[in-house]
Amino acid sequence: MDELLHEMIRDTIRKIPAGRVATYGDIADLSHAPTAKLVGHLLNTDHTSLPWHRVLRANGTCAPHIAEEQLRLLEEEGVPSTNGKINLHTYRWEEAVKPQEEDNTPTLF
DNA sequence: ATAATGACCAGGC
DNA sequence: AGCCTGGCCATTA
Repeated sequence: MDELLHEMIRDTIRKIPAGRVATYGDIADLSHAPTAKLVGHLLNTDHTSLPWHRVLRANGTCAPHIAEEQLRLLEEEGVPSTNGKINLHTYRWEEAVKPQEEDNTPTLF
């Protein structure tokens, strides 16, 4: 397996600041990973020394089996949740959203 | 090699 | 709002 890729993913997750969250897709994109699923798989196999609780699903919810623990840890960091959902619009890691969306097309009609 | 599963995502109904 | 389907990649049987 690609240990290098694993390291990049883990490094990206480590960069998530406290009080913020990121989605699996964001991590996949920032860490140059092919898909979000690989990120989840990595966390499933090896989540040691990682702020795994700052990684959420795209809709702002967390994985079912860890939800309780995750919500508790996030709340301790200052990230409240309503009905098991986090407000990504407010707490999403800024760096994860930054990617350059190509400017408005100059070839506009 | 195929099939199934998983801490996923987006679209359709 | 919920539920289903297909796509995605890696691992396992």
